[in-house]
Amino acid sequence: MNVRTLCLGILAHQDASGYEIKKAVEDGMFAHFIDASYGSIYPALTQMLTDGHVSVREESHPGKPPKKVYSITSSGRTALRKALHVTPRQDKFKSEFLFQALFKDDLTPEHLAEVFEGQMEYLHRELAQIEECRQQAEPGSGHMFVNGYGQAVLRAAIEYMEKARGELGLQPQGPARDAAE
Amino acid sequence: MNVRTLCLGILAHQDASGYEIKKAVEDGMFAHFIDASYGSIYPALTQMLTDGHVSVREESHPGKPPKKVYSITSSGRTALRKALHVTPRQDKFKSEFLFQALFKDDLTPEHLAEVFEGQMEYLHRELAQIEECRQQAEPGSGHMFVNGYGQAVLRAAIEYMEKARGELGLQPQGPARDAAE
DNA sequence: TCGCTATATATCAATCCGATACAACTGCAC
DNA sequence: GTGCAGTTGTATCGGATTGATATATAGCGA
Repeated sequence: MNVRTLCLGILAHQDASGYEIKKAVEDGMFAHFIDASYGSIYPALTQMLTDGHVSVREESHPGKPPKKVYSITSSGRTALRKALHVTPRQDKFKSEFLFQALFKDDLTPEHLAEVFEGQMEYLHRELAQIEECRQQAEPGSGHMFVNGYGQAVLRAAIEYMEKARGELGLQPQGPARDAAE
Repeated sequence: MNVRTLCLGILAHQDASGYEIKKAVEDGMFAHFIDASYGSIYPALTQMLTDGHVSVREESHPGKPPKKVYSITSSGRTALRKALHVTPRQDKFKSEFLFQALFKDDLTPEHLAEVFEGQMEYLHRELAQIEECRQQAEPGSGHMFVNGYGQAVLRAAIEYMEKARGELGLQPQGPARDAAE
């Protein structure tokens, strides 16, 4: 699946600018299981405009930079439906944290602690974000299922990390508690 | 973190050819949290040879294609240690399955079922592979920690998927039971 | 003997990331 | 009232990476 299909998927839910698409995969409803950079989003939108899969309108809100808002066309919906009916690729998970953890005995204790707590903060941040998104999702929707998946996985990761603190020679109670209220 | 660092990390554990490095990130001890293709591994090894971070010896086992076995040098170990002491990037998780799941109402029931069962098989396969690797890992090692992380996350995913079968309108008991013994 | 799988190296176009540039506005501290 | 950091927004580019493919040898089953 390429960035064009990703953009079509987002535009199928709602009209958006390139910036808003980036926000959606970074913080919004599409976060934590998909990614794309500006360097791929903008060219994708330009190409799909040529292909007729999307249309644009320029919106100029006073006091804000002008925006190019893209909408999916019927041709785009057809292309999306087609792209959706292929066998999905295997999940891909990349974690530099886990790579570093492999070499824990070669790391300074300070670096290990820092990296560990950073990961904990990251996991809590992601979980909080998903729980926020979950409130906007309709029951029984695909969003609900996907959010639940992310939630389940992140909770398991957090639980494991907490249990593993001792194993890694770290203090039982870390200083990261800003998300616990 | 780039492919060069990844290769150094693997070579720090044991000598390997490009093919064996690929196997390690595909099936072996480095799987499920890192990835690299031949197209990046071979150039990385060539470049590190130039840089002096690795050395090669050619092994010609009779009846098999000749092998270029790479070893990490002391210069390579220094470079690895340095690369390990940076702040790791955020985890990156990409799932085309979850992307498709978002649009579950636009999929044919057959495709949804196929994709769902495919994901279940994939998760079970990954889990079985990790459990196999776990037996070779020494207690208290980084491998143990990383394997445990993967195990925890995959088990949570499987458990969630099982629970969600009904929610997605699928039959309660799927045909995927080859890893349940 | 044909096809399939495994071992093994290697390349290449297409794709994508990460960083950066640019611009206009908001809010806030000093 | 001025600097200046942060947000919204579009856009590009070099370099890294993927995914597919080519090549070669060997074993194994039909």
